[in-house]
Amino acid sequence: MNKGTLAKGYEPGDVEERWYSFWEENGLFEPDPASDRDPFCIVIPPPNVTGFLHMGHALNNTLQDILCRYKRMCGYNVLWQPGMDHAGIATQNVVEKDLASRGLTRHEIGRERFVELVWEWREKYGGVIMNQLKRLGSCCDWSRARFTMDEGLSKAVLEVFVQLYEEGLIYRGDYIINWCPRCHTALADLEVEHEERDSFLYHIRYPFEDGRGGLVVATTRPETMLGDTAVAVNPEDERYRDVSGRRVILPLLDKPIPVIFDRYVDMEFGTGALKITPAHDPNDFEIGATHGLDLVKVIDDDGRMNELAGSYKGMDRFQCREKVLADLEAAGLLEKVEPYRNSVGHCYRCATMIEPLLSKQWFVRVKPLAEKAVEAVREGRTRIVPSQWEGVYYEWMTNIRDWCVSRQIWWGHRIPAWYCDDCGRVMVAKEAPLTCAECGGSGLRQDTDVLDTWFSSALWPFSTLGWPDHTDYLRTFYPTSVLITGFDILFFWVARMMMMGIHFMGDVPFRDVYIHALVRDAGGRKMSKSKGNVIDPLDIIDRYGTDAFRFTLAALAAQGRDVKLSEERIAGYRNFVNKIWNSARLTLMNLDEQDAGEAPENAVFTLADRWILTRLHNVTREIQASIEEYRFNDAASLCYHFTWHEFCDWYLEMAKQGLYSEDETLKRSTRFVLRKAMLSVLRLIHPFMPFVTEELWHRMPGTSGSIMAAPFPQPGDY
RNA sequence: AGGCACGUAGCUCAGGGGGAGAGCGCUACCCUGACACGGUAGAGGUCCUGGGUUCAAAUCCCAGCGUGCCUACCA
Repeated sequence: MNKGTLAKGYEPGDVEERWYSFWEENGLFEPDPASDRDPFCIVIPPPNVTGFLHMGHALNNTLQDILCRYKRMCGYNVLWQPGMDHAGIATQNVVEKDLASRGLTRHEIGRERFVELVWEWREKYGGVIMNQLKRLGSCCDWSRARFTMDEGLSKAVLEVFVQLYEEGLIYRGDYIINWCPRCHTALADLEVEHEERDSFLYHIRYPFEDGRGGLVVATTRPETMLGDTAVAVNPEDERYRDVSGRRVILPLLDKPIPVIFDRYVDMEFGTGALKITPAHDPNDFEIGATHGLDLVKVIDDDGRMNELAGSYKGMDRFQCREKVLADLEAAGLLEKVEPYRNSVGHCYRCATMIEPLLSKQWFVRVKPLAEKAVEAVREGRTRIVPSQWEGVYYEWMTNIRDWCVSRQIWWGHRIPAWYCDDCGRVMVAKEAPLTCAECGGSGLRQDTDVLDTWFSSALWPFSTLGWPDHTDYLRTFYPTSVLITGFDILFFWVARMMMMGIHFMGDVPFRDVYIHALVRDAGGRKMSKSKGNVIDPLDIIDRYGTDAFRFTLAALAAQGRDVKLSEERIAGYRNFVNKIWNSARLTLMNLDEQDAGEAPENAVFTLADRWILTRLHNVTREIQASIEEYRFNDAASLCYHFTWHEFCDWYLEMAKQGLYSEDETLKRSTRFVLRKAMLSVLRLIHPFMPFVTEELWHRMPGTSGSIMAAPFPQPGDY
């Protein structure tokens, strides 16, 4: 490497590419599993295979990279475990869209061919985001990259599913679930996004069977009345004293249904009479269950009315609503229509309105798992930073409901359950049984559903390290040191990793969880692919360089605050990168190879020399403390202020006296301190700006090897 | 319906019981042998409103107003 004068300004382009290859080729990202140094491990939040690097990834991975580089320089045996998520529904949707552009549907080509196509898609585009992470400078051990659909990780999924089933923590049953008529699958409660909308509350009269008056119910979804099997009132309600044992006629279908009493009914709301649709509403389902009501499912999987809906059969649910209202109006049974605001659930993948409906699904009984996960945080075995998120975590975990894990899609881990054609017996096993365990029949069919994509993600901290095998990596790096993630997946992912990690490994998956804010768009909305409001980080990197971009993210990453990125800010830190470059330029113009050794004999240190070393001592301590406490913005601003306004503005200016002096001893002494300080600055800043510091490190006299392998400065160095 | 944040310079945002800050923008002067992606010197804020605690509050507490987000089975 040339040690010599530098160009006048820093040009990131080729420098970044050159050093990234250098690091990778020299295995600098790989830990030594046999090392006796303290381990430090982070598992990456696996990006979706279909993903492209967005600001959220950029922030998340920059923070992880800062920690990994810092810890490695501090002497830890560092593993940053990378990989990708198969992202069930999201990926299936992408590939389906691609098919649609060729005029095909997945049903036309069949399950087997479709899954093949998804794998082909993965081969073609799956590497994209990994290469984008490399441009960010991420020091992941790419030789260990994992994918949730890998053989090993799939084995872990089977192991977990079967064990949970055997422990009675997984069961199958008929419940009201959230159904997306477009994705054609069940969704977990978490996968439903609620949005407040202007709507209407319709008051509908249900006449008594005996012809004496009627009850008026209020509903926002009149089409579901076709599935009503009762009307409920509160037993305390004075107005409905005399309804006991009577029946009302369900309008439009002319079907008598009972009036029942249930304390669930709120007397204050509407008329105090509630229509009960057990097959299409979760509350009604429970009321129906306690009263032994019939379940009448009138909406099918496509969101259309079925044969039980009488003359409405074949209409889609929205059409049906209009028709039902018109018919009620005509019959004089629509008493009142009032404007009403309520929140309506939508699919988190395609924004289609969710239809709650009765369906047979697989569930994880999470209560017992959640209790231990709560305990772990309460006891401090896992620390959540910033601590404000602890409350949110407890709240969610203590009110948690069973997790619906089956999805009616094709891309994912197939549920390891088989059904006997002859006797109907269900068998759950790691391998396909040949014959029925009950009747010996050989007509066995595997469940056609796959698992929720978050099921495999929940195992990520140990499945990527080799579990269920007892590997060296698992022994060395579990529990991992820290998980860095956005709060948007606190429940989806973090909570579930806690539950699974504790249950299957007997210990928490990570010591610390650092929750960072989200990078939002101008309107404060989440940036997401589906909303199309994403600003491309790669474009920023092309124009300003990775170091400036990373430094900006770190500087803005105040705990618990959203990051609103402005381009002016990035330009400002680009200037800072250039400032560092030029401070090194000045340094190099005044040093030669002779300055690489020990302090000169009879060295004279000026006040400026002693001052800058004292300042370095303090700043080093403060930067270390900031990084250790995940105060990335503080660390970044310490680097910025110290380097620019103390090292450059004052020290370099004052050092010029010594550098240009006729006094050889003074000159050599100054050069010695200047070099020492410069090398410290580079190492302090390296975790934030890996590329420019690596380039400059190699240019300085007396350095060898990568700055990544150089020790991080310690307060005692000065 | 609950919960959590936030309201600081023209803009975007840090900070946080006693000195009001950064980036960009703005004014004036400097291409001084590292850097004009620079230097020096400046202008600019009742730190949302009203109470309270304190020797002292922008900073802590309460209320209000405004904004954003998260969770939620009231039709």
